[in-house]
Amino acid sequence: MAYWLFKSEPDVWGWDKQVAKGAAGEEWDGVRNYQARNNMRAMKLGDQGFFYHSRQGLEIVGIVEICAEAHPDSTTDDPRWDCVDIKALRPMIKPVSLAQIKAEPRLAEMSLVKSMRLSVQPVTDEEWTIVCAMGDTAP
DNA sequence: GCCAACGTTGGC
DNA sequence: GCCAACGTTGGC
Repeated sequence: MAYWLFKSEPDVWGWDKQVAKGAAGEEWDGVRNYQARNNMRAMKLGDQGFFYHSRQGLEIVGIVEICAEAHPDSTTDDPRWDCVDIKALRPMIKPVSLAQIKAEPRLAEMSLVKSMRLSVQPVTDEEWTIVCAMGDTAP
């Protein structure tokens, strides 16, 4: 299983809204960046990801699961853009802030630190384990 | 709200 | 195919 990270501004689409969608999940639409799209195309059913609040919050607040693999983004007719569906799995017991991640030497290579602007990122197994531990949350 | 970083666009 | 201009992202 692979791990990922999804960024969203909480006032546009936050963790609470994602949770409210329940098991049905929601399209992760609106991505207009090739690298982010390619990451979504690589996702498999059952892969998990961190849900990160950008701009406001600046912390990982929960864990989501891919519940539909890449399909055309319903918010555009442009065939270039695909998206996946994700559903909330569980919240972080303790949210893990960007500052904490930057302060952890073992996470120095994380995309969140290295590729700040990429909105859908891969997370390594090791990074996943470390961040879950920092958040007192089961991996 | 500012602005640096970065991706995309389009003229040549 | 280069690169300047432009738009967007996101931390601060």
